Amino acid sequence: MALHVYDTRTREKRLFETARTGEVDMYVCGITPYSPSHLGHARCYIAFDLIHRWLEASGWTVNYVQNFTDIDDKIINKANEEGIDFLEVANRNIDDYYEVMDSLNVLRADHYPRVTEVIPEIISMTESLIEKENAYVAEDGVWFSVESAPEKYGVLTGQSIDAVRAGAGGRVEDSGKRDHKDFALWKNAKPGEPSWPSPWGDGRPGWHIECSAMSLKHFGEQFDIHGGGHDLRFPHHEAEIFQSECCTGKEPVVRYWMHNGFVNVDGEKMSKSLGNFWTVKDALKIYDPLVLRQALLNAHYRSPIDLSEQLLEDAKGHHAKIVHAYGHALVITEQAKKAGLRDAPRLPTADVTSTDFLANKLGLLEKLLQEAAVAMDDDFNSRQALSKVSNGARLIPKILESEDIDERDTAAFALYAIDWLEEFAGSVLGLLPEKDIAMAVYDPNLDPARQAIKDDVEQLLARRAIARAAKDWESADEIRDALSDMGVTVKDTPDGVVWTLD
RNA sequence: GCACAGAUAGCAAAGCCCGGUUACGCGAUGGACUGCAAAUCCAUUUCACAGGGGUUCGAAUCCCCUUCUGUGCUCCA
Repeated sequence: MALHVYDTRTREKRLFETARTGEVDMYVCGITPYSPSHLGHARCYIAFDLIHRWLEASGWTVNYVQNFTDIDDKIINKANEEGIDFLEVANRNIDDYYEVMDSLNVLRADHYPRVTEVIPEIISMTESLIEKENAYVAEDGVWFSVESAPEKYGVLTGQSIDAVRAGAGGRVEDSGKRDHKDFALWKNAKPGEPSWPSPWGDGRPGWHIECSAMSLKHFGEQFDIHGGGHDLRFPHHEAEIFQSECCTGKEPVVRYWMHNGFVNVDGEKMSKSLGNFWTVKDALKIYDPLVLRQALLNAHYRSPIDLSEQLLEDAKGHHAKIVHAYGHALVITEQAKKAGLRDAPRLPTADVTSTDFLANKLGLLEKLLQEAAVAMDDDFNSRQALSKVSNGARLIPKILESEDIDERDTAAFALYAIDWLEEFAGSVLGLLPEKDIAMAVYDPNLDPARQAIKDDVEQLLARRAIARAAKDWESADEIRDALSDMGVTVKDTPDGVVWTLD
């Protein structure tokens, strides 16, 4: 099955075909950096990161552009509040963006253009729209006339122009626009505002025009994917369609409009006003970034996701399983190297129908990977793909511990398992940590934090062992509680006492 | 009001486009292991698809109607 992608404009999933063979031009609306990144941003950019990764894994070369709206009312307000330059506010929050997205293992886009860097392109596009009579100059700036291209109204949201025409248009009065549906291409500066010179006076761009100008600059008149949050469909993306298509005369400007679902908390949209708002950094105080990533990949990108504690706890457990399998295979590989076992795997041919233990298991793993690929090809169904990876992650340790295969086969299989995990859980889903971290998860003795308290813990455990031998359960449990206070969990397994550090 | 989504077993969430097959997971229950826990493993929980009509040999899946929920229509990922 070849990749199929859902397009918001045509409201159908269709075979993914790009304008240029082997290349994907992908533009995703970036943030307005007036405050630190929140979980909604994390969800959006993880979703498009997954899309980015899968396209590349499928053999396309992706040209990924994501903008920063570094001049805007909210940034200006923030700068005024703090008495600093607007660029300081923008830069600070852009730094925060990079920092948290890096920690969430979001690969960088190829370009991050900023509005303040494309002012000339915006001006020339605006001039062109005025010339074509799709836009007009007013006292307070330049406006796009929606009625100049009524057939483009509502193409993403299904709203009819008549319905909106009937709505109240009260705000027309306090601005230079002729019709309440019109939107600003250029806003003349009010006193004290940052501004750039233009043929219509000093001012700054309207919100929507930047994306049209940037995509035109980087990709030309038509491109493959335009992504962003569900909320951006209207008016932002519809405005872009007006601007770009009226300016170039080419339709459609975008082959596939892709919109990610929102993050909800307890069934409601996460928002500052509802008080259920999380910045990424807040969440990272509680959860490992890769766990958060896994939680957010646990829903299809177009569905809303309810970020509950249960979801996060589930993700934590599943993620641990994957990392554990990875660490296990890595440790066995290390041991095999030390034992002088040659890295010359002679694994049997994968075959689910085989009665040979290893051939059969390899067949199962191959099948899981194929199923994961099918899921991804079906409009990036990460939830489905994740369940395949989870199944594999559960299977791998069983094979590594199996007594049906000898040491040499185990070592050979460990190398295979590492590849298996890195190919999909790592490269595509972006869920694998660094190797040494994974090994420390499997073999806690490799964890430096554990080393630091090792002696103290062992001492207490020795005392507990004595108490247990004397059936002095009270003292034994006291010691266990004391260890628990140190963050140490004691497990009495059939193979002896094992302890883990939170 | 208009528009767009959605409603699936105790919870959570795929499947719906391309009607006929098991989701995956959590939880629960039983068992193994335990002094007790925790953790782990095994087994069971395998005919649920908002309601009502219709099409069909057969519908969660297609069509119509109804109800409810969320979101957008102003800045928003």
